[in-house]
Amino acid sequence: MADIARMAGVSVATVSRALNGSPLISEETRHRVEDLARSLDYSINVSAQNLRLKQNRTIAVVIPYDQVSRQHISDPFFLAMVGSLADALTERGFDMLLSRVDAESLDSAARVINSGVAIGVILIGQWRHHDQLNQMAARRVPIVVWGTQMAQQLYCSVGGDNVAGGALATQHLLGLGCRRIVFVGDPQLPEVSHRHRGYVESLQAAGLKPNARLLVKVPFDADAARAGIARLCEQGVNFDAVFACSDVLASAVMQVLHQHGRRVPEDVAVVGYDDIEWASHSNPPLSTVRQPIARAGAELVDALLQTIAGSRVTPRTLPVELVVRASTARPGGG
Amino acid sequence: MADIARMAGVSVATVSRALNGSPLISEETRHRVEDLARSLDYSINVSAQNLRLKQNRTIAVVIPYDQVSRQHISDPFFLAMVGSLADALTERGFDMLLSRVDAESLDSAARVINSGVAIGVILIGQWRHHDQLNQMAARRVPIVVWGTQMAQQLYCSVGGDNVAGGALATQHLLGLGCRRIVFVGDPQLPEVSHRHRGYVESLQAAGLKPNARLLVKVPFDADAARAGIARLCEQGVNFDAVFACSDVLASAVMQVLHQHGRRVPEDVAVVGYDDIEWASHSNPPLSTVRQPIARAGAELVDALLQTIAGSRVTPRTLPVELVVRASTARPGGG
DNA sequence: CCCCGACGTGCAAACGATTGCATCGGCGCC
DNA sequence: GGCGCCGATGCAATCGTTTGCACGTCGGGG
Repeated sequence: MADIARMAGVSVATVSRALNGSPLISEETRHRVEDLARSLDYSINVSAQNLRLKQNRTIAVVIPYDQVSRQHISDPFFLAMVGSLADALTERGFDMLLSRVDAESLDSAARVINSGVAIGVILIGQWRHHDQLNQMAARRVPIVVWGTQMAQQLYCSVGGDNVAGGALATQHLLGLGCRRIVFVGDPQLPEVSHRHRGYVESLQAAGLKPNARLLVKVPFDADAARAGIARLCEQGVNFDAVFACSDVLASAVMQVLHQHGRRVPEDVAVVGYDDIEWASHSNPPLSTVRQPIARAGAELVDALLQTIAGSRVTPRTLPVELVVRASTARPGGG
Repeated sequence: MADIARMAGVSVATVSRALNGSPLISEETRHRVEDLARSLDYSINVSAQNLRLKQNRTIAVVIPYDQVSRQHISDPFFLAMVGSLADALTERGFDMLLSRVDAESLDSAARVINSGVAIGVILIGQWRHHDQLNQMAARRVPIVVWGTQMAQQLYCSVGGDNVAGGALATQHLLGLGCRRIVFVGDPQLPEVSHRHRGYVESLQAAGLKPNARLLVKVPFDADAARAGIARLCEQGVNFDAVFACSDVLASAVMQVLHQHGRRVPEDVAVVGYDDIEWASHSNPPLSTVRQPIARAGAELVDALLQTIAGSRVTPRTLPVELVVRASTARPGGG
């Protein structure tokens, strides 16, 4: 900038004002400065600018990885969410800082804020860390979380309607005549717990009692799901449908069922969750509960920007939708 | 930092040194400062630090979106690459700035460097922008590109072995007895052109002549591929296999074939490219050329770091691998 | 002719960290 | 006892921008 000032024969102050479109500067000077800047392909030093202005346009997107339930960043649902967020942020002129952090020390996400790298945090996945998140919110870290709304929640969350999703899937299976529906997922995770509630309530509404043997309690981990379903088959547990809490889990389930000679959907109907891209290309195509990913990105960003602006933002629940495909074609004909 | 200095009864210089582990500081002072910093959950202002040190630990990952061949950021292959890069960068202690930029004005990626936001750029996808990339490299923008090696290339590229990939797929199809193999992709794109070369060379080695009618020239766009294959079917063009330049294209192809009553693999064998997650779950499971995504992320990062360090890095070609699945089960029995 | 306002510009002080150099107290050595 | 050295710390300049304030010039009105 000093160079430009010298070449244009003005002071750096003038250059700064010219480049920022200050009305104090004459048209002619502004043009001279702008041309010079372009020809030197100069762009202002963002560090210095941020330092001076104490603000920036960077949002941190954090994907925790959990050593226990090791759902990895490569999970297609998360990646799709990253894509959606990238779109939403770009559209609004923000930069996106993508970080993986150990879920056990989420407060390292707060460092991004304290150190002025970013002005807000979007966390993908709530996991078991409700308390940590509440602490961060209490320390006034602007944060929005993709997850489910919980009691005593200080932070803003945006998520699909998990109770409704669980209910949709379960009612669909019940409507097909299924009576022994396996639930695959870990109800200790907030989102899964809501899906499970929808599942239980639907069963009860149909006059059925949830059966503990039909709960395959596994984290979001395909291998664990495979093992869980295999055990069920080997123990000879009787079931005619599976509701899996993610499409990745559903895919694992279908693989194992196939290995055990059980046909989908004739012997076992399968419903997944998320509606990631390959759900429609799997074999058979997977019925699933669609989460509105594109909208999710936009809502998360909007909520965060409002939080940063200082408003108290209420958690949002987005509608979900059942997508019926061949994996739940009516078993036994019809 | 001034606060800490005051509370510890030392100067800011001492605090700075203490926090950076300078050996000039006595153990006792260092401890006092560190404890204080922790209890205030203070972390150094990265803008100020970057400004002073003229360096940082941020790498920009750029995904161009092309208005013409509008392969979007949501393409699973790209997203998987983002995941892989996030892992590789995190592992090495770098931050990742993810941006979408209009492919027509790639030099906006250079702004990230000039303005000191990031110290290097990783570009996912070479597209038609070889010249722009060369210009950026000439202007000493540290950049590494996922793509194919071209003549007169000033920038460093890392990519799969596209000629070998094209050859693998084609030879596999030839080995199945296929003789009229459709190629789906746009050979004007550098990577596709290499895959096409592998395809042509393999045909010639088998004594066959490439047939222009069997070239479906479409960008990486499922709809375009659908239209292209549909036209082929409607025109009654005779073919017994398809080699598509991405799994997404292959998926579209299989859909259309199904609609036209042509069975895969019995009537038409199909091979894709990339081996994205759902390739193994599609119906039928898709034979494809696997790109080593996890390794790609690591190699891209390594190459970029070397470039930044000032070494001249030679382009790297990573081995690819044919994954045979049901979409190329030997047609006509066996 | 003088005064005053408007306009365009420059000066200099921030922003928060780093670092070469100066300082200062204490200690050992001659 | 003075000298010099060493270890620990402070001073102050610096990085590149922004911005409140002051300054100079020009023109118009009284």
